[in-house]
Amino acid sequence: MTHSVDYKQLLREAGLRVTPQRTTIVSLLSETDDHPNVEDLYEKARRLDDTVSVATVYRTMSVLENAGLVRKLVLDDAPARYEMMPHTDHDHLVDVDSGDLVEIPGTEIATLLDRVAAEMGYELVSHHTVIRARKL
Amino acid sequence: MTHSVDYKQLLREAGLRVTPQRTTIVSLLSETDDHPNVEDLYEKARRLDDTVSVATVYRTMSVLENAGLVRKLVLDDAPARYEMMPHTDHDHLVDVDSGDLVEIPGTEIATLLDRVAAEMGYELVSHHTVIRARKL
DNA sequence: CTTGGTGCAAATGATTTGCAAGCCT
DNA sequence: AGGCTTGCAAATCATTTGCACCAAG
Repeated sequence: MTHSVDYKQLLREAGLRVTPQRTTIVSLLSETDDHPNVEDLYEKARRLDDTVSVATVYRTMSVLENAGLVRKLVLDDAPARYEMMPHTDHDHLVDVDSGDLVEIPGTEIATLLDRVAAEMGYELVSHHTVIRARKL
Repeated sequence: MTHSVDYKQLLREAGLRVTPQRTTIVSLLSETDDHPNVEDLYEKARRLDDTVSVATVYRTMSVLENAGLVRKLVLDDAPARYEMMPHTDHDHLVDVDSGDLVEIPGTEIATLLDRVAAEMGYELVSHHTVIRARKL
């Protein structure tokens, strides 16, 4: 049942209008384990539907982010990258040699940060950790 | 002995040329506990030396960052902010209501991340955690 | 039908760069 | 002297927006 209908439902359930462009973009983002930027998405989308414009990709990402369906990753310089909102909380590790972006699973970090925020008199809303590292 | 000479020495010891513009910028950045962006620095610098240009502020920040004297903070959207390279390792907390940027002291987070990276087969090079939170 | 979405191109905002002139070492 | 640094303005890059048209509910 991995079918385009799934993505349409995803949009519908989020209270968003279902358009072919949005469906295409959501399906691309759902089916990759990369963390593509707008240009990546635009090029891939273009191959499936040559009417898609960059402006729409930008607008769609913004709409999806506000709806809580995707997460925007802003790493130093470089254009923003995106991932479908993870159901399992995770952070990121950048391989400084290859530039690869790897996900760090687990709630260990979140648990610590929760406590750290509390100790500073704050309630944690969200967090993001980026580790730059090199393969051993 | 908090004197402009200190900042000149800082530059000299880093192997950089000492210019009035750089001295001004380093002193401004050293004496604030804000995390100013280029525009902030440009305006402040202007008041002390009206020959400073934005281009120079950008170029200086880049040079200082490469020399390891300052840290560049890229938070979602919004222009990059800067701080003198901290001798004590710390992360950041953004107050989602006020926009304030607070430093999170301590090595607790670093220790955990070191271990996490190792468990994934990586050697940690650097890390940065940003917590978005709300006052309790 | 009516509201919201889209493509296109122009506009914006942040940062970078080419060039001629000036300053640091 | 000779190379690095600067100011200025133009250029570049990522992202946003105005507008006329089209499509989803």
